[in-house]
Amino acid sequence: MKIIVNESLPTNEECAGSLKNVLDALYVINGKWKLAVILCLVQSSKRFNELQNEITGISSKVLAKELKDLELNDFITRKVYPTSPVSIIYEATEYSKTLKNVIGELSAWGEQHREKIKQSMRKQS
Amino acid sequence: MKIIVNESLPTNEECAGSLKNVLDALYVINGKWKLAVILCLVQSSKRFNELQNEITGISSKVLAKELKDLELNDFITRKVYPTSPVSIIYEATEYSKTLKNVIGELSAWGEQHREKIKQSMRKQS
DNA sequence: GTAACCGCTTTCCTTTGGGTAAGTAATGAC
DNA sequence: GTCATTACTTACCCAAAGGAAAGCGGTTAC
Repeated sequence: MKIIVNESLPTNEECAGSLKNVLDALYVINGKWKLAVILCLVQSSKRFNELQNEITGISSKVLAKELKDLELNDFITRKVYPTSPVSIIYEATEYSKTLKNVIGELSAWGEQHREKIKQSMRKQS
Repeated sequence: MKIIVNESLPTNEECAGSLKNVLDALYVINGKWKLAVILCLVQSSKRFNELQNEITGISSKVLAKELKDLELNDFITRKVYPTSPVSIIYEATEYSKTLKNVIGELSAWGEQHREKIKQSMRKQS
């Protein structure tokens, strides 16, 4: 049994803990639409139909489900204004902004990964 | 139409681009097992059965699929050593280390999110 | 009254991810 | 020859995610 020691190499326990954290995080922001809804609402608060128009391809069923989910997890709030008829406005919470770094890193990595894939596809052709 | 300007608020186009990047990134690292395999191999290179023993719960079918996937995306390499019988060793690539920041952010966020959920559950009870 | 809009819900269907269990080709141990 | 091991593959099944389309209760416009 050879043990490789390296300052940048995480230990077994660190890895297991980290993995659990990462999977928890992924569980929350996972799915085709959650981040789209969050990003859309971080830009500005919106009504149901506005969201459905901006997020092309989402069905009302799925949007309703995602909104409920996101509200439960405290990423957005659903505000009912007593106009007539009532207007229902969805807003991003302060908590949703804690995702900023995560989104930043995912975006940066995703971008360079796509570049990489493109280049490797050119090599093949 | 009111336009809200704020240095920390991303524009529409930035968001759309960012969203695409983020979804690309999530697509690659998504699923129950991919990150577990990567983390396991970053610690040390391993054979198929070693991986299956270390990653409790994964079936051989799923492990084989994940390994193929990860190899295609250049996160791991499959090396065949001409011993007799041949030994097949999976190794993490340098490229898999580019995920370091992403994993770091996800882990940090996931940890504080779990803390938050715990506290909000205490409040309820 | 009728039509349209808003904010959903319901139903039905397909796709995808993943689990279980069995099988298999190649090799080596006895 | 028989058995075990390695690295998988194959076949079948199930549950969850998501899409399409229709419906629905309330409100306002005409």
